[in-house]
Amino acid sequence: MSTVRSDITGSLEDYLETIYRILGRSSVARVRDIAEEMQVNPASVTPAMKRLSAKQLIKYSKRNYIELTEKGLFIARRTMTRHNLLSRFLTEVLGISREQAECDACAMEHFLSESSMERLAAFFEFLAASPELQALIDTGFGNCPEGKEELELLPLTDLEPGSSRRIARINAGQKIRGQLIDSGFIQGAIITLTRPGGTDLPFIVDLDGYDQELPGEIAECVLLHPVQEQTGEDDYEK
Amino acid sequence: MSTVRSDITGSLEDYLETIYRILGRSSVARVRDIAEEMQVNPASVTPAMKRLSAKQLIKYSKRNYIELTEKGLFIARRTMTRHNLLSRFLTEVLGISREQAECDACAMEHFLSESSMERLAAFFEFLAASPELQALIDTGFGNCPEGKEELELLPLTDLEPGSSRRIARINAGQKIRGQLIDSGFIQGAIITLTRPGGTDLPFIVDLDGYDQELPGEIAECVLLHPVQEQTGEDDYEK
DNA sequence: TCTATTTGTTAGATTTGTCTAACAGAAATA
DNA sequence: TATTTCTGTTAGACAAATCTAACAAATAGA
Repeated sequence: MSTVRSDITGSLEDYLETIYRILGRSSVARVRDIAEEMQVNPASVTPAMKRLSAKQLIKYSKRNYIELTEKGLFIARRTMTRHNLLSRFLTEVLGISREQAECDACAMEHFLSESSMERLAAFFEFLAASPELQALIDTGFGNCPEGKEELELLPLTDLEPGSSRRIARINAGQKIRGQLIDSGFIQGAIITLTRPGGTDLPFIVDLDGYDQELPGEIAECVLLHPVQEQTGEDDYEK
Repeated sequence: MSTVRSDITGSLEDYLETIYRILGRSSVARVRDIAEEMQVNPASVTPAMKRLSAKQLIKYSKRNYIELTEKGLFIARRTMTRHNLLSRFLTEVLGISREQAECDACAMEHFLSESSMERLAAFFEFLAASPELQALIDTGFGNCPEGKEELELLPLTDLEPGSSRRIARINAGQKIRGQLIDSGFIQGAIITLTRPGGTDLPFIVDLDGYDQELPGEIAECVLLHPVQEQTGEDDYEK
């Protein structure tokens, strides 16, 4: 299901990156440093070093310092670059906390393809060169810009049965917001009202071909675009 | 190194998501459908179903149709939402091809944290509500907006030895660009010129605490911000 | 009803990655 | 020099995920 990147696993990429980081600050890398940095048992490091050595990514002989080969260095740097790009996107653009961003970046770095990485890098260059965009993002987007479009938006509760609209945004606090997003209610998704609800009766809507129930007070928070969409299988066509 | 999300592995999340997708179009899910959709041997599906069943995420009895439990449905939807968000970010914002975006999203969907997912959803809502931003992104950013800042940027080859600058952008074709990005030369990174080069002599620079060699014709492509940065360990402080 | 095909399961092997416990080498200290 | 401590390795176990090959159940066709 995933793109195999450099015939090397995520775990081994982590080891390479860790070795690279250690070498960046302390001239030698030992098993112990690696184990500590990665929060892993030293006994797990040895077999990992053997696997890396077999793939010619490090120079390793028993009870000796560990060095990166040319190829290992390349992968380590590339992994770290991916990590930095993801981490910066999460903090600078999305406004995620540093710690959370580190976590997410750690996990995602192994899978970002070459082309996505390049585009992400280009995005940052573009962002840096475009003060307008920068300013827009800097203001933070939790608070939507103006209320100018507010009047046109249609709450899900006002939708006619059988008709389909695109979700414009979720107008709710953190908790309900998260709940709705988890269930697939994201901007741009097409929603069809299968059966309208009432005070006690939940609304039933179709999203991604699956029926979902929504209590009235939650359905109110889902704001839709005013234009009608044709019902179809193909969402997200932009 | 990674955030464990819902005490369920990426592979099992994939199975859940696949079951969800199948149920969205065909009323029953069988082992065979799952195996086919996931490009996996049917013999691999059975043990996966057992693991999911043990975690109460599906209703499964030998040789029978497979159903999602409430909890399983929740995880399946959430995984799919993550997938959609990532895929849309990659295609709509970064301009990655649909196929590549699918691949990347498949791999990354399992690790995006709750908070990052919410912020990413908010980013799309913001984007949709902000025509200026939309327009900026729609124009595509491979071609940098104006050349107005061009004059101020300093090629790496003109940097004085020992001084540090932030990378503004890479002014090169796809090939050299990719090469430089893989090595960590991304917008915002701080670079220090350790030793200037010449026609035959490569430039030596410090990036992430590691020395790297750059032939002159490649160093020319690295454009730096004009303002001096203090040399330090802490990059990416924004 | 009996066979052939489709579908699902089991058994057994393999790879990756982790752990604990026991042991071996090296360095530091007495 | 002898002993203790630190560091690294091995052995052995385990879990997750996959595969191939062989088998079993269900369905369809004759």
